[in-house]
Amino acid sequence: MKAATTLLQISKILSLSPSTVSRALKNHPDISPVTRQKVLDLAKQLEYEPNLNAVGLRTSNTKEIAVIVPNLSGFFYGSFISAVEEEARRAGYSTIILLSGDDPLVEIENLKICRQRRVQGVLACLSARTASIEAFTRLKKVEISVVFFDKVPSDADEITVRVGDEEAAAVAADYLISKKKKNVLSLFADVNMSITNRRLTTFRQIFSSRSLQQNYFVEHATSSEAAEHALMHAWKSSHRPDAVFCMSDEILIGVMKAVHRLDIKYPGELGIIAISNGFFPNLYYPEITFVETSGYKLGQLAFKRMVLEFEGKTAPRDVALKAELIEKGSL
Amino acid sequence: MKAATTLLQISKILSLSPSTVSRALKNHPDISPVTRQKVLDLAKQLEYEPNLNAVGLRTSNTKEIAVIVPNLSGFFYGSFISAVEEEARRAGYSTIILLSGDDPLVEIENLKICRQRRVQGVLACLSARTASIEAFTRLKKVEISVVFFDKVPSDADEITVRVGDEEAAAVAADYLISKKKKNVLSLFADVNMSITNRRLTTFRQIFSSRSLQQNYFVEHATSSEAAEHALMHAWKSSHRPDAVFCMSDEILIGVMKAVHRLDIKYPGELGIIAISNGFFPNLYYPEITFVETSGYKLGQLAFKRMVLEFEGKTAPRDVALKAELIEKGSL
DNA sequence: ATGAAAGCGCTAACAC
DNA sequence: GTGTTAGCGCTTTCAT
Repeated sequence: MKAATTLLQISKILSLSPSTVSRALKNHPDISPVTRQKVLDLAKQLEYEPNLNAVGLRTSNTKEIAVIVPNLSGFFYGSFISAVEEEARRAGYSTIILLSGDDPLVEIENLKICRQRRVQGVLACLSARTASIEAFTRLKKVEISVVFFDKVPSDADEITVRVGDEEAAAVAADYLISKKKKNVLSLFADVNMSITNRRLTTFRQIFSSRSLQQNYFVEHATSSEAAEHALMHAWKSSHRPDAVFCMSDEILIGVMKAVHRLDIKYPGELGIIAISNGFFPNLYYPEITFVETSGYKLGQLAFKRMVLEFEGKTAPRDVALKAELIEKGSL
Repeated sequence: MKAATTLLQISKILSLSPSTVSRALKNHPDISPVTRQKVLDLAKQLEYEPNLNAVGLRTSNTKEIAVIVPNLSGFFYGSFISAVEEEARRAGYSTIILLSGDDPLVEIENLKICRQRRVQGVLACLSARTASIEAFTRLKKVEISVVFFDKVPSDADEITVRVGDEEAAAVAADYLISKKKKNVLSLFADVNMSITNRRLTTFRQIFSSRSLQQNYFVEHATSSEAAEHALMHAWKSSHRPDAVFCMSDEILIGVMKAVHRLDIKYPGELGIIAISNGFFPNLYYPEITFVETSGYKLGQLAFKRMVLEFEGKTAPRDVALKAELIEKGSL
């Protein structure tokens, strides 16, 4: 139970100065091969690992980034984080993960932690109930870069990386039209979220511009249960839909429960399409046709965008991941 | 774009010494209320946040822990991490997350990062291909506590926290027997995993000790697809099962696909029970009866166990989470 | 009740 | 090619 080896210890054993050891360890060209080797050997033998707290303090280069997500109870954020962690590790960064629980107060607390740790960047997905992003923007004052992802603020000044909401909604709407659906139950999430609005707006545009006789009716479901009931209600109404569009996995899950509950046959009686990360559509039989919005790809994109910011390079402030239709036969 | 406020800056502005400011900030009793208030006010105004790199360096108390998991592509680890992060934050710790991708080499690299960050503890789930835990045990030499969870080493000396596999299997078997099932298709994962063996052994014991006339037949499915086909095959055979037991979520998912594919009515034609984290059983209608092995609860347990270790308190080296039957009506 | 001083482990001018 | 030195921001004796 002793503390870890330090640079000073190595330097003393070898009768060298700390600076020489430091340089040897990072292959500085000034150091003679023979000295370098001696240092490297001893370092390995003593299991020397640099104290990143000291390095971070000295260089203000902590090589740490933080990811703030609302939760981990879906596949989207998990795959996002996987991608970030992978890319980050490759680039020598550690990833600290912070959950907001969709609580703006916890979000603020998380940002405090980011300051305290002197992380170099924050990848943030806004909580559903965040009213102001002021606490985020203030981070820039202390040289912490902020890249928003997925649930991004509408503020055009911010760096954002998100799935191509407009495109995804357009692809789905196009497909519904091409399949000649006449009466599409269109389930969207909370109307106050910008992601909902972007998807909804485009969805409406496509329908009104491309189709004259095809109908859709929009409902907002803020939970799986709400989506489940929305479909059950519509199914029993006089205006039974011939297709359902699900804006998210959460909504798809509710819809599928209703489908099984009412024993609805799809695609026969009802066509189903969703915007999804791709995991849940694969859970059902038949599998569900969906427009893919990959959390993994988004994570890669987000980290790379953040690094560009670190390097001070100019890059687009708003990046959207392109959407892809995956046909599975449910519509 | 200036650096963050430091303690020294505050001390200069108020013409106080750094030590006084430091004490005021942490409510040291020696400090006069008047001074304390002045410091607190200015700190708030300047958005002062202590530099945890400096604190960690000074006190060797980094208040950081690491969690190593194979992946985030299921709900189990996600909920485990959620619990850990919550508990950790409450206790003033940050959680850095490290993915091994089931690769022992990456695992080693992750442990190096733990050393470099001088984390105080590591919560580790072994990768499926880890042959030796030596690199883990060596961490203790530098005062880093290690608590294994879920996939734990068989070494009895290690601190482990896991779900009660034996109990979970027993509860499921008991329930199947009490429901008078005569022909139970029992689906287990890879026979080489210790988790599979613990569950299978107990399952067999319960059936042979408690029931004389009730039958079960075991099959091993190493993927969702394999489970799907196992049920389809059994269903069409001359020995059609009247119940199916799923050892894991992965297997349950495959089973449910087969159920929908063959349009099997449950619980009428087939009873279904699973050992699960609790998310997937809730996805279907009717919902699936399961024996709960909560990743969330396990996370809470693991963190608390680690804190006990930090405090040098004695506690059991091997903790198993108790299993609970959640009846949903699918059997 | 407050201050002075040392030092945690490392890096980076600047010397030689 | 190697050493000296100062200092990153903080805590913590030990004085006063």
